[in-house]
Amino acid sequence: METSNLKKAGLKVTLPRMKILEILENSETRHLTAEAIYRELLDSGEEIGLATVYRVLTQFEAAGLVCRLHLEGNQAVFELERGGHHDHIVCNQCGRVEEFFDETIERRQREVAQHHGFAIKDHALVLYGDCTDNACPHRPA
Amino acid sequence: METSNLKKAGLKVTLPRMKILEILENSETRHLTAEAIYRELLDSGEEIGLATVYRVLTQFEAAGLVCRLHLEGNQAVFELERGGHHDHIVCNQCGRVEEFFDETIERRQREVAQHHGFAIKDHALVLYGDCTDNACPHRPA
DNA sequence: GCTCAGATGATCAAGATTCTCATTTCTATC
DNA sequence: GATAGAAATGAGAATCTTGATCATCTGAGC
Ligand SMILES: [Mn+2]
Ligand SMILES: [Mn+2]
Ligand SMILES: [Zn+2]
Ligand SMILES: [Zn+2]
Repeated sequence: METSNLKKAGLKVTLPRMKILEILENSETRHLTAEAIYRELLDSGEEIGLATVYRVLTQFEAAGLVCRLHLEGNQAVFELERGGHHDHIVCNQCGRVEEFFDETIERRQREVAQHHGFAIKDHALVLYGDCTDNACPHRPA
Repeated sequence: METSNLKKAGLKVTLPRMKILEILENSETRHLTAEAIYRELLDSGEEIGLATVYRVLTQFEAAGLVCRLHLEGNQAVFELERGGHHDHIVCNQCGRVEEFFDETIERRQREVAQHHGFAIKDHALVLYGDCTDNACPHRPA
């Protein structure tokens, strides 16, 4: 089971950490806010504090288990690190998040950075638009 | 002078708005936080409240006079709208911000979005790296 | 100069995230 | 399996950024 991931990351195997990892692995939504994870914990009867959720997520991020994204909105979202880098498209109407990877964009980013004398380490790219999905109602809030 | 910009935007010409616009136009740093603008106002002896700075910047943004960016950090930064869209490279060490525009990246973004069934409206792209500028000390805080 | 819609400033408030610290839980050891 | 020490947790306070309230002030038109 997944406790090996925790041990590998040098993190003590505790109940909150296991539960949070479980939610990240099994939730139908790949991109979750800390509060969404917290609510799922409450719903499944776990007595885990919100501060712990934030703390654990930050540790998971430092350990490379999850990555943190800022997708226009005040809350950060977290997703399990699954090896490959990717960027995101967000629907302005329904909030749906799609993932993509485009080698041309990645290469041009490296070239642009080099051209400006930067050793590029990371980047954040988010596209915003309206998804033409037939199941896209306007976002409630 | 610049009061015409305010009038054009349908905003009453007031002292705080003029001073803030002036700072955005004349500051050596193109990308300023609300607090940085507030401090410049204080330094030049103006008695303008921080709430007004935030309010005015939000109005300027709505009027298309400035745009608001989130460049890794808790504070948003604002810059004068000068017509052309561009993206940013930020130095992890000294915080220097460079601007760039790459038509290939722009085009691929449109293509990727279309491919995923999105009508793209906007995007946020920030590259992070170490600038090899000889005048780049490690950032103090 | 006068009027009043609109703008300002002081303060309070909200939302997200982190910090503090007493208490609890792992892990290692016996 | 019991025990001790280190690390983790939970409750709540604290912080930081930004927006809201509301009484007061100011600018544009007359
Ligand atoms: Mn993703
Ligand atoms: Mn810029
Ligand atoms: Zn949608
Ligand atoms: Zn630098």
